[in-house]
Amino acid sequence: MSASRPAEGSFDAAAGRRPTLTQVAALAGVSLKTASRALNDEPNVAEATGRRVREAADRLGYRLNGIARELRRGATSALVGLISGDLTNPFYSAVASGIERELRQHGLQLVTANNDEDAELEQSLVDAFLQRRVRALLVVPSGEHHDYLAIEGNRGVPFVFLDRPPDEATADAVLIDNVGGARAAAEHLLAGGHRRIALVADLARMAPQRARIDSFVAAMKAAGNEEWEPYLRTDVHDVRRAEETVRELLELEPRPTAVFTTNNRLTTGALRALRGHTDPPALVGFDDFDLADVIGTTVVAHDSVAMGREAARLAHERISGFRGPARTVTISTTVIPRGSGERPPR
Amino acid sequence: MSASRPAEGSFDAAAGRRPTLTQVAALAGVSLKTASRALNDEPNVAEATGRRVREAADRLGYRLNGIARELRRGATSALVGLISGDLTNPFYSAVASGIERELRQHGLQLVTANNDEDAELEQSLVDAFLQRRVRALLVVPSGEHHDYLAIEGNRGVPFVFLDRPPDEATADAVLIDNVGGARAAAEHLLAGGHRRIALVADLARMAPQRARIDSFVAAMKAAGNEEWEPYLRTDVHDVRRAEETVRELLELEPRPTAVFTTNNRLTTGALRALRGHTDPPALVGFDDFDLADVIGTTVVAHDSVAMGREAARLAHERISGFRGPARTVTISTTVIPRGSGERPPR
DNA sequence: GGGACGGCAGACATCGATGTCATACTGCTG
DNA sequence: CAGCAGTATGACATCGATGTCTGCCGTCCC
Repeated sequence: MSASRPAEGSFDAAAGRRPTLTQVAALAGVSLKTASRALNDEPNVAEATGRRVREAADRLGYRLNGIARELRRGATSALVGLISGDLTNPFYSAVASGIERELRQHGLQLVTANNDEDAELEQSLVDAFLQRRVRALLVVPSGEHHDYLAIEGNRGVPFVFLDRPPDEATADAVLIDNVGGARAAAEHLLAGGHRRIALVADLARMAPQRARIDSFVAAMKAAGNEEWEPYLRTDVHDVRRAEETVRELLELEPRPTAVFTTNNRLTTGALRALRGHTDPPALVGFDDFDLADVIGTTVVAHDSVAMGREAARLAHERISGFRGPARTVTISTTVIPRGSGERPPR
Repeated sequence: MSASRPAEGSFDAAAGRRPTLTQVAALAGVSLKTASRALNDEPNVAEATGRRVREAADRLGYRLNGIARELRRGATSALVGLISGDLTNPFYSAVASGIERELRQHGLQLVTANNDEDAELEQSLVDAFLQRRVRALLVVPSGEHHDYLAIEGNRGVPFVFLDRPPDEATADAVLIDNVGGARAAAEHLLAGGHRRIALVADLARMAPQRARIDSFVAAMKAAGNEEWEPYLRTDVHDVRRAEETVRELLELEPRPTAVFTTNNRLTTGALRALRGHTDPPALVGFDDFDLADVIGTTVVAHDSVAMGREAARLAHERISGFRGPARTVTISTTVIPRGSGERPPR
């Protein structure tokens, strides 16, 4: 349309203020309600009237005010909130991507927020989202406790927990098979003949980490192995600390012959530490990652996109009226051997 | 609080319906307006009254209806929309993360949507966001043309383009120094003595790719090199095609001695193709990526988080009333030598 | 003692849409 | 031609909050 001049003076709509349906109606010479009917394709609008209204709307650049509509229609938006850690962590972004795709199927829109792994911030984000009247809230909780969340669930806004279970089984959850995954990793290394196996884990107070650690330990016990005990390192929370930790482990005497890292960050750190090492220990990492195939890193893989998808599915079922008891979906894991985990002990 | 029984019968609020301020006011025995004042910490509320209102709100589990508030306060939300490609691409998730952090400083909330690299879907997402009355829209456009977007900019909702410039200079934009980056890569390889340099590029119709290709070509011309010409491959759009393309290049006679890939996806493909190769060509990739240091891949790096941050900053300035002409921020690039780009020709 | 003023509270309009109900008009039927 | 069904339209209330305006009371001061 009118390409020559910027839209500036084209219409006398007050600057920066969007036209309302009332203005459209006035321009078309019909009542507010008729304009509404016309634009919503409701029945009983004369064809000529409809055309006039649409033209007027076009001319004014009218855009429906979704906020007003939502208020009238029941004060509930088409938004679904996700509260998680930083999206630069591929685990979270994969989850978000899975959620987003599934929600779109149902005409819902994802709103994301980063809790910075801080429980207090998380709580205020939950509050902000509830004020916005999101239809559901998906949370990868940061802290240990989140009772405060469950209460809301009973008040009408469905909650879905990802990766970490709710304190009481009062909300839907999608979890990774941490126990199975860690056991598989442990057994994989044991089967390769390793005994002195180092475990590098993140904050032990987080449920998934706890589960991976415990399951690893249980597998060692079951195999009658005690030689791993000097090599347990937990509460390693970032890439740099992981790198340092692995370096330190490799200077012990006797040296561990294998390392199991319990999430993608720690695996990255371990890879840095092992880089250029002439005689690296075996390595298995929890979480698959991009280019693991190129580097040749053996991992305990799981489908994080599917995780997001399942969470969105559960939420959508609740939104659609499902009232049954809380459900838990478990995402399975697989060990993918790529070389690093198959190096023999020495 | 009351831990024993689920919240079910605690209050007689109709199931699933959240209490309104009117109900709070009734329970506290004050008028609607007084309740509003009390909960908003407005002056001129007797202390006892305030306490009664807050208690009532607590008891009912009252939560402000943000939709209604937004309608009343000016029909504009605290949301900022981002439309980009799939968040599993680390470039997009880094950008999103930068945006999110910056917005939070200003009390704004990010809403993301994936355009699936499809122009039509993108347009309808823009529409949906505008209906939701977002305060600003940040877009990594998918298609070639996006005139339709600029129009809106003049109507009050600020647009910021990321990575790809608007057709006409009518909106703010944050771009990468594609020309400088590609030239630096080209010169780096030329300086290493390479002449038969392959270029593997994504869809040439996209502006950033176009710029990288052209700049590479210009650098070759400037160096009086023509030997690269048989090795130009464009419109390689996914990882697998990139892998195949590089494999094919390596079977040519004479073989190229170096490869320049123009984005992270293509670099991934190239790395797959080169994996296990006994005598790999030199490789430089546009976009830094996780573990590039471990693999030893030389890249043209840029700060994508900063890119998001800048975009959010520009948007926020517009939201705050800045009315000046469209601005463009350019994100600089650096070549980071890590080995792969320093392999000599042979 | 009267007026000014500040603190507190409520009535009412309002934001921009949609739902309900009433009304005017048309054309058809018996 | 009365009666009635069906279409097209509009007036008005409504969603849940906030802004404006008004009124009441007590206190302070001259």
